[in-house]
Amino acid sequence: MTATGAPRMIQDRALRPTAKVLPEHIRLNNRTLVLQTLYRTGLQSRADLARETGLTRVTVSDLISELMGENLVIELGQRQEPRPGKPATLLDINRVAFQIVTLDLSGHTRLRGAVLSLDGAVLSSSGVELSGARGEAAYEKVAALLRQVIAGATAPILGVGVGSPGIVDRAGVVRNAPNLGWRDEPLQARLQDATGLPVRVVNDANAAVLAEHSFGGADHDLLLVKVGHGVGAGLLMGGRAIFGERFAAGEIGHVVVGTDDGPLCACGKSGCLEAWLSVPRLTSAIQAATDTAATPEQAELATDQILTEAGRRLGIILAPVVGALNLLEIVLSGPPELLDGVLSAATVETILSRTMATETGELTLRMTAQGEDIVLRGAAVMVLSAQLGVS
Amino acid sequence: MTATGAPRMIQDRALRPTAKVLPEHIRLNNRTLVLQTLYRTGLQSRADLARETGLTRVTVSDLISELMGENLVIELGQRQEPRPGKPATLLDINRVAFQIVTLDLSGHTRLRGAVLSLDGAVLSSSGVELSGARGEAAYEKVAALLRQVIAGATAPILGVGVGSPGIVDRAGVVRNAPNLGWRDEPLQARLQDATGLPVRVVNDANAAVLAEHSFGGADHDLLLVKVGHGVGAGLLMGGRAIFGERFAAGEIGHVVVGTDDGPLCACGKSGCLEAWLSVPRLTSAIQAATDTAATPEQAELATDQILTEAGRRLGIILAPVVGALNLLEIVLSGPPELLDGVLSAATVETILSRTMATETGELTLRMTAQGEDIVLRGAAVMVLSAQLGVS
DNA sequence: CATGTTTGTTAGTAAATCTTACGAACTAAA
DNA sequence: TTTAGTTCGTAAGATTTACTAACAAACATG
Repeated sequence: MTATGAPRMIQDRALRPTAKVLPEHIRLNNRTLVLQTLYRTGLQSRADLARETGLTRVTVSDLISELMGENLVIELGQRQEPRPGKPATLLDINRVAFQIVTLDLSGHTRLRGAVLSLDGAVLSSSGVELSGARGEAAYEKVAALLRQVIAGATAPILGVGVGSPGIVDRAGVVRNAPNLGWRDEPLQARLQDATGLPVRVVNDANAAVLAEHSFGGADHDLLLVKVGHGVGAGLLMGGRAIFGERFAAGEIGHVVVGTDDGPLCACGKSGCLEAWLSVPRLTSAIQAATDTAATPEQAELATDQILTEAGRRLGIILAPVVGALNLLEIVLSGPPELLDGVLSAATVETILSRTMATETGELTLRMTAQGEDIVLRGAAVMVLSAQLGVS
Repeated sequence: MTATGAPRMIQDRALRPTAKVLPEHIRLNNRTLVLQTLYRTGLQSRADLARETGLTRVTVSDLISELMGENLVIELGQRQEPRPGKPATLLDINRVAFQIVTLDLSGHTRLRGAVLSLDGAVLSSSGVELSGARGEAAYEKVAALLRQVIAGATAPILGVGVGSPGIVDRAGVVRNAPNLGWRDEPLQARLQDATGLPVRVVNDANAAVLAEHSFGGADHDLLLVKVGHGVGAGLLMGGRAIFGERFAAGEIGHVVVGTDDGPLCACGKSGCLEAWLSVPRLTSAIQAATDTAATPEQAELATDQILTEAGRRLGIILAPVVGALNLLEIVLSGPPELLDGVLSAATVETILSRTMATETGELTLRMTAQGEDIVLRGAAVMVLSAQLGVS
């Protein structure tokens, strides 16, 4: 028996709807679509936007006039290229009308803050020493830094983004951040009350991976490994950040590497990734090797050995993840003098040799081009995404 | 400077829109929402659906009359409970009006097919020996089996779902399936042309994880490890299947375990997961140990050692994945006499001892309750999802 | 038996897009 | 110089969708 009167095929967009949709939601979607298109390509006419989005010129004009009313979009005169027909009026996001304030709390000893343009460029930055402050004292340091950065803004502030170490839930509550002495600290809500601005708090590695995606031109599926005082990762699948069932996705620092033990870790286990790869561990190991080396050549050799082994250990941890997720792009963030060389070479080689070459042959591993501002810029992506739906 | 005239907050639904939305898309979304609600809870009145979905009774009535016109929903008389007010007319998905045809091509020597109800119950099943057929001959076996199963259906067929081993892309092209001798085989398109029915082809492990999610009551984030002639995995994050950049997500069979080598694998590497854990490897190792054992007690001890070590190896591979994704739920599918015992116990223990207990303390690992029909039922989920937006 | 409650439907309204049509402004060819 | 063709942005009306308001039907309860 074959199908008779079978129901129509449902399109992808309708898969697993979670809520009802009303006409006004259409407007929001299409408004954001236009804004997003304009944000990424810039300098387009209404007709260009209509062609690119599939909406009609009428609808685009209507949406643009709404966006111009909010000072989010501005006209920039007529296109100069000689073409037949009425010349187009060029539009762009009003990139100087708003600024974004962001904080990076992931430094072990220093908190950073910055004012960024809508493009993610750092306009000004400042910082404050943590000086061992913990708990409420640490919160006060953060709040004071935020007030200071906000005072330095020279345009209306679109919102505040904060990248915090530790485990941060969707509501911006820092569930656990040992370095800052926070447990269940409702940072987002407190800062929002304190400033009256929209605030978004996310994990630092998650912020970093968003920055790499939006500003680094990374692909849809991306793993970013952030090496600092600890080791953490941010994961993007299909263009969306993965948070995990308990918001602890990317916490690979205390996963044990290999089957041959390894250095004792502060957490009590032996052979944790962090015990191999953290910046303090690497620097002290290199220092020790250099001190005991008879010649500079010996010192360099020993350093290379230490870094190669650390890279290999990272590769051992990442291989199952790369295989299970079919990842093709891994980005490292951290001190380039440690990571960018034999270490990352050893990591790639290890991953390739431990996974199926046919699937991972195109694997790329590289340093981030975002430098030390990666968390600040990622926090800005969160604000852009939350306030404008753009990124 | 504080925000003045800052744009409104964008809701979650508007994040990263990828396409324009029109009024008719609203209809599709809400229609699917109603159908989904009815599918999952069953036996509700129009007023119940209105309360649950948030839509008005008017809108629900309109959608229901459309769905009844397609024979997807039927009225089942009035509710009997004595309540004030006009008695409600109970509705349900018309669960006998359509059937789903599915195939499971993942058996090493045998292809299976079945007719399923919309609830995922297997109504009838059949199979055919592969007999070493490869390439076009294998396709012919599949097509013949499909014709046979279709002929056995007793109601209009909603669609055809196929779970295939190997790497399957989004268009249902089997990119690579060594056992069947397929490379870039456009199975979905060919079967669709041959039958005139909507066909969905997916990887077997991905089908399995969908079955576990829809029928096994599993959570949003779920890893299913399928142990058979090979070892593969299916991954669900946020209720959505993860396919990977090259559609090879879950291919963990040839990831190397540990840092102490291990058995030589058919792929040329040493210590692949499959070389530890595949069913042929385990059965032959157990057989050999039993043959050489002096007493039954010795044989059992040796068997337990083999299974424990296999479980430990699985845990070593999964620990980084569990840590990176913050997974709390792992399901095993395969021969229970091998997997359900010391093996899975060793896997859990290994994962817990190699990850941060605070995040993975709630980890559950269990056997699937779907048994051998898991791929058939998962393929049905694909059809339900594609044709009705329901699952 | 009157009252209140719940159900499902009918009629009209609001919001969003679309189609069709038009004037404005430009290039290029006759 | 004039004419034709093109492109841009806007205006008016049609279409789709879901909403609000109102109502009849059917039941329980005091």
